[in-house]
This record gives sequence, structure tokens and C-alpha cells, in this order.
Amino acid sequence: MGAINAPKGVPDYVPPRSRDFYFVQERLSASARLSGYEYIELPVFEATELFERGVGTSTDVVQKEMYTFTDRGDRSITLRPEGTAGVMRAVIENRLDKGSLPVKLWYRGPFFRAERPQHGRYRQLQQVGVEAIGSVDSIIDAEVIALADQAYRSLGLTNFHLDLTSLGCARCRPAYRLKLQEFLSTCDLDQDTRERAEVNPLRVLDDKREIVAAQLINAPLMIDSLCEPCQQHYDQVRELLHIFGVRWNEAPRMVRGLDYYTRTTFEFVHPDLGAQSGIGGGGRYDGLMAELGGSELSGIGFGLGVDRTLLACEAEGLTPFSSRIIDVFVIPLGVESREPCISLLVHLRAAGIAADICVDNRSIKSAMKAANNTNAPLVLILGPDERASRSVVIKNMASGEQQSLSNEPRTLIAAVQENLDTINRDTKKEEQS
RNA sequence: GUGGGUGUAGCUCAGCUGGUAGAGCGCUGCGUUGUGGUCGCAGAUGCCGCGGGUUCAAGUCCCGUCACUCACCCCA
Repeated sequence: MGAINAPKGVPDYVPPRSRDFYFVQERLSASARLSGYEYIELPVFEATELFERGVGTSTDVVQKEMYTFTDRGDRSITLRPEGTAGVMRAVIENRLDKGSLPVKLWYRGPFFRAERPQHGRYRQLQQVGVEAIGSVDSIIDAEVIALADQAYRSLGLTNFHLDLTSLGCARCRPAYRLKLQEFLSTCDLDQDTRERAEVNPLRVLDDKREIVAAQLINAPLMIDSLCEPCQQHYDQVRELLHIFGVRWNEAPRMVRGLDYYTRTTFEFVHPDLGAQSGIGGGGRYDGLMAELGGSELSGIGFGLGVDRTLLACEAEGLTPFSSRIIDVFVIPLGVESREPCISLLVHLRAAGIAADICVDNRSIKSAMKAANNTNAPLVLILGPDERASRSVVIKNMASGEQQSLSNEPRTLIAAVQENLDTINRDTKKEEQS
């Protein structure tokens, strides 16, 4: 029988690396919860039209990267390529936009883009994202950015930077767009780039090829063409970022691939990841909600790439985050000891102590080896001798010390807990020094 | 979607100019009594990605294919 492989470009996370993946996802979302964002659980597929209208038909994402199919009711369905459009749809459908504002939400889960896979670029990718809807207050802009910054720092990441700019609004961007197109028409560009200049001229500014970049040195920038309100807003955001303690780079040529962004736009970049260096990004969107049939509300949000953030942690040598799978490993010696060991296991788990048991009636030697592989700091041994004396042997795996404890559940669990507390305190001390 | 690289034990990889496979780590066992992590000894494990071709002979050369990977592009 031939083995079956995963679909192209779809990653598996298996132990021990899956522990780090889970840890990264937890830390990123913890940062959102800490800032008053509420969890929203959304479907992984939506009506295709949602993304066409929300993300924009001129984007690469919609034009060539969506997983679209027809379901049994002949409806066009698409696996979500990003999170914001789905959140907007759910907010409108559940009338959250009619309630108290701003609506602050966070989400996490898989997204799908049919791109050519690469290191850090997968067809199923994982994001943690937030959206704050219904306020144009610059505090929200700064908070959202600070929240992402804090999320990365909580993992210990230091070697990343934040690119920041303002893309203007419906009032000032069209005029700038014309100005830029006028400039681009004087440049010597290839056919593809010329077409891009028609559809989305801002993206040409981001071209990495030297031949193109050289011609664009004197190109007009959005940042110099902001209208009065946009300029004021951007100034405020930067001022507040100082207070939040966030540092950034001015990145006037930065462009995002989704059409809906206006005003504040940002991207977190990790230079050690090669071509796929964006570990998270987002920005403000003014017209999106109305475009999808909701209220005229502005919002701002981001998506943080869990896959790439994990790669960044690995690049900075922060992994593995933890090698400990369980706290206690229980070893029964002899068939007669199995049942008392199981009831011990039950008591440990009920007390919230992560515990596992040695199976297959292994010899003490190989059982200890198995214990060692779990990285459990404590081992409980129960054999004929212990049964005779109504005791259990507890062994500290780091020091090798062991002692005999009473087998009365309550005192035994208390003693195990005390041992764990001491070990945890010591490891914490070590980490700090 | 376009171009380059790689594909050998569970993992990381070696295998020169073609002669039917190796290391380290890991794994299993042993070093006599109920003790792991160190050390020593022994052992198991390979459709050499898949399909075809050249050749007396292919892991080694050629073609195709798939997967991974790097860059472009795009983005998380």
C-alpha cells in the first residue's frame, strides 16, 4: 500500500516542535486577551463574494490564490484567505456594530492561500488576529500596534522591527494615486510592472529590483500628500506609540496586498527569515464595513503569522520553550502494583498535576529510562516492598534523591505538590540568573 | 505562476572519477540483586523519493515525475 502524503505546501507540526507551535500561538493570543479583546470563533469557509468584495478583486490574493469550489447547493464557497473580511461579516450579521463601540475581537486559526510553498509560506497558514471596530481614535491605532509588539516580546523575540506608514484616506489617496501614475508613466518599466501601475500603482513602489527601485528614488510618496485630518491622525498615532514604548521605522514605500487598508498601516519584519520576513501586519480600514453592507464604521486590526513567528523564535535560538511534558511519572513494579498505581494516577490528575504511567510491565531499568524520556522532574515508584509498608517512593530526577512517602492519597498528593513547587521555584531562579 | 538547488537508516549527513551502502545522534539489550540521565560493550533498522533509459554493472550518468528547498512574485 502506498503511503499518502499531505497536500502540497501544508505543514504538519509534530512533537516536539508542536509544543513550541502551541506555545507561540498561546502567547500571541494571551496578549490580545490581556488588552480586553474578546474571542470570536468563525467558519473556515465563506461565500466567495465576501472576499471578492472585502479583500478586493484587484489583489493577488483574490485573483490567483483562493481555494474556491462549488458546494452541493451550487454555491461558490472559498476557504478563507485572511481573517478581517470574515470578522466584518460576523459583526454585521450579529449586529455587534449596533451595540457599544468599539467592538474589540480576537481570533485564531488556519487560513488558505494557493501560493507556491516556501520556507515560511504555506498553503495552510495559521494566524492570531485582532480587530477593533467603530472608533477612529488614534489610541486604538497605537494600542493595536503595541499589543502586537508586546505579543512578540512576550516570546523573547528582540531581533524584529516595525515598519509604519499612513496610506491616507478616500479624500487624499485618489489625488496622490494620479500623481504617482503620472510619475510612473515617465519611467522605463516592463510590461508586467506597467500593468501593475494601472491596477495598483502603490505596489510598484515596493519593487525590490534595483533597475526599478533606482528609477523610483524621486517618486512622490503618500506620506507627503496626506490631507489635514490624515496628517493629524498619523502624528497622534506616532506620539502615542512613544508613550506605549514602541519603536518603529518610517516606511513610506510599504504597501500591503489587501485593498481595504487606509491611514495607519504597519508590518512587523524579522530579518532572519529570508524572503518571507513579514511575521505580522495590519492596518486601518475605513470603507470595509460599509462595503460589506454594514454601518459606516472604521476599524483597525492585524494578523500575526504563527508559523513565521515560530520560525523567528527558532532563528533567535529561543526554542525549545519547554521540554517538560508531565510533572510526575508513575512506575508500577509487578502486575500486583498496577491497580494501586492507577488510583495514584487518578489522584494526581484530579489535583491538576500532569502525570503519566509506565505501561507494558517494564523492568525498573527500562521504566526509569522511559521516565527520563518524558523529562518528568518527579518519579513515583510503587512495588511489592512499598505495598507491604503502605508507602510510595518519590524520586527527584535532577538530584537523584529519593524518599519514602505514606500512600495515604491526601498526604501523598500534598508532598508531591510541595516537591514540584520547590523544583519550579529553583528552575525559575536559574532562568533569572 | 517563473527560475536555481536538493532528495541515502527515526534525525543530521558522508559515499571521490559507475562495481549491489556508511558515520554520529536516537532506539533495543547487556555491564547479575528494585533505579534513569555519564561511561563501556553488543544489536536492530535502508524499495539510496518514484518511473523510465544508458551500461556487463547505477546511490553514483541521462530523461521524466513528485516532494522539499532558495530566489522572483506575493504575503502571515
